[in-house]
Order: sequence, then structure tokens, then C-alpha cells
Amino acid sequence: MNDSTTDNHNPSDLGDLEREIMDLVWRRGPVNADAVREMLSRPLKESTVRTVLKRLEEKGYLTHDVEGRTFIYRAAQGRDRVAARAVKRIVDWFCGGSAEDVVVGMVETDMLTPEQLQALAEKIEQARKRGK
Amino acid sequence: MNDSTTDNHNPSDLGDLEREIMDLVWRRGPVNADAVREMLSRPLKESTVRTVLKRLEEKGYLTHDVEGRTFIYRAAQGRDRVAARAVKRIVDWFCGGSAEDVVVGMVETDMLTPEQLQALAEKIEQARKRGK
DNA sequence: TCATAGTGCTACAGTGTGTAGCATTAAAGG
DNA sequence: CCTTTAATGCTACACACTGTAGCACTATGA
Repeated sequence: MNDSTTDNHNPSDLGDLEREIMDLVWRRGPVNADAVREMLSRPLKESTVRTVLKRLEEKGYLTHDVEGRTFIYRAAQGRDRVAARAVKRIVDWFCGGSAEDVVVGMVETDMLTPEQLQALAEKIEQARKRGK
Repeated sequence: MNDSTTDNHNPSDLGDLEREIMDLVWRRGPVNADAVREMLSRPLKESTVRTVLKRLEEKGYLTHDVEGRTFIYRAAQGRDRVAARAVKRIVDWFCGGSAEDVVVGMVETDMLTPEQLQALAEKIEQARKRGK
């Protein structure tokens, strides 16, 4: 039902609170509003939490099931997927779509060492051979 | 000379117009406000362009020299550097700082093929051996 | 039927961005 | 020296997004 062409938001158009909540959901799994509220780093009203939760759902980051009359929210997309899309946006904006340039930039700015990259490339290569 | 602790903005906190202008500057090199205005995709007043140019300078993306009484703006940071920092932010937000996860995500979402990654890793590895 | 838990809806202030007008100043020309 | 003109500096305003929350509404259980 979830057509992936449907979500036309900018990944990473999240505010601090929204990000914190997403982090919680990703880390702890399905939660209800009250649980989220308790886990937050600062005290907020339930209504606040609910509002943000709803916005996150509108943005496509969360979904919910109804259990009894309680909304159980869970991530609609994996964290890595969201991250990758956010990166893709950056790539498009700044590098004319060349993902390679970004990886080079990551190495150049010491986010990633050549060794890590090498190891990663091999691991991925192997997984690919094996998996398909 | 470029103290990297100086720029404390969120990379990629740029609006559409700001991004378009940065793109122009990166692509065409030093420009004055009027030149920028002429190159923009939509007609805007000079004052608008100047405002945005100034904001970009405040954010650390541009600098200017004065030539006669005209401001010549140019990029304060290279495009790849900005891109890499933007990516780093994403990495910190979403992946707890693991750049590797992001690269994995990039491969998984087909932004990068395993072959490209492999080639890249080798190229970087060689450059590193050679360069230092 | 009444309290309670949970949701739905609405609002409002702060910030960032797009957009622009108006004041000011300095160079150029007569 | 005075006027025009090109460029800058400053200020403003509407809109959208985010953080924050109040209040109305509705089932469910006692």
C-alpha cells in the first residue's frame, strides 16, 4: 500500500524534538505516546508529544497500529534508509548527483578511513556475490 | 588559515534560493550581485539577491572582496567540503556517528553500486599510499 | 451514568527564508 | 561644487515549519 513514490518529503527535514523521538522509536521499537514522553530528555506535555508523533506520521516517518484504543507508533522506515535518503539529497544538492564524490569527501574529511572503506567495499562485494 | 572550528553552522541549512546561488558561485566563480541576479532561474530584485548573498556570507558559505565599490562574492568553502559536512551531520543524527552505516545505506538504496564502491576504495587506497 | 484514558483539533510564538523597499554613500560628470 | 547614478546598508513583512500546549470529544469500564 505504501507506494514508495508517495513520500516526497525531504528526508532529514526534522527538528530536534522530532529527531529525538525518531531516535527513540528506532532504538526502542513500537511505543505509545506516553512511553515516548517518559523517555524524552526534557519534560513535555502529552499533547506536545502527540502532536509531534502525528506530524512524524504525516511526514511518513512513523506509522501506527491501534491496540485497544491506544496508538502504537513504530518507524515506517529503517534508520539507515532514512539516512541514505538524506545523504542522497545532499548528493543531489551539492554534487550534481555523484555519490562517489561524497564518499571521497567523507574520506578526505576523515569521516571514514581508507581502511574502513576498503573493508566495507569488500564486505559488500562478498555479500552481493553470496546473496545473488 | 582556515580554522575549521570557526564554522559552527549546520551545513546544508540552506533554502532553495540560497542553494541555487551557491551552485552558481561554485560553478561560475567570483561574481557580483547583479551577475547572480541575471543567472538566477527566476527574476528577483537586486535587493533580494543582495540580502541572500549577505546571509550566505554570514553563514560562512561566501566571502567577498571589494573591487572599486563592488562586492565580488566567492565561495568560502569548496562544494565537496560542504557536502561532506552535510553528510557528517546526517551521519551523526541518524547513525550514531557511524559513517560506515551510511555507505552501506547508499549501496542498499542503489545510490552506489558495489562495483563503484570497490573501484573507489581502490583508488583512494592507492592515492593514500602514493601521497603519503 | 460517570470517570478516565486516549485521541482530534486548534492555536500561538519563535525562527528561518524569500522577497523587497527605502536610506545612504561614494564615484562620475558637468 | 552640485547632480546623477550605482552600489551598499538597514529594515520589514509574509509564510512555513517546529516546539509547545490547551480543550473538546469519545469510548470503555465501574
